Amino acid sequence: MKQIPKGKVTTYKMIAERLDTKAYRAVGSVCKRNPYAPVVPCHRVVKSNGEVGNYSGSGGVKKKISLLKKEGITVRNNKIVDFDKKLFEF
DNA sequence: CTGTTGACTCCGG
DNA sequence: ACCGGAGCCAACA
Repeated sequence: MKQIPKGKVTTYKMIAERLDTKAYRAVGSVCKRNPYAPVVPCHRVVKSNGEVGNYSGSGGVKKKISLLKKEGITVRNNKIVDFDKKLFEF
């Protein structure tokens, strides 16, 4: 996740595949309770269908969206605009 | 050690 | 578009 550049996002699916596993859930699960909270941009990780997904920070999903927007990503209805273009490929 | 639970995804109805 | 079930793995009680 640390390689995700500002203004881009990735999906739980990709991360799982990159890890050579199908534990998509575990990825999000670990992210949620990740001890690297400040050093890892978990808010740049979204669902594979382009939805923002969830967030456990203060403000919840709303906060996540504002963070993404602040980094140049447009979100509408919990969906990433131009998802395919903002998507970061490993 | 044995359940649950959950920032997920895929497939069928 | 919406719902249910299966698959997978880590954290937690």
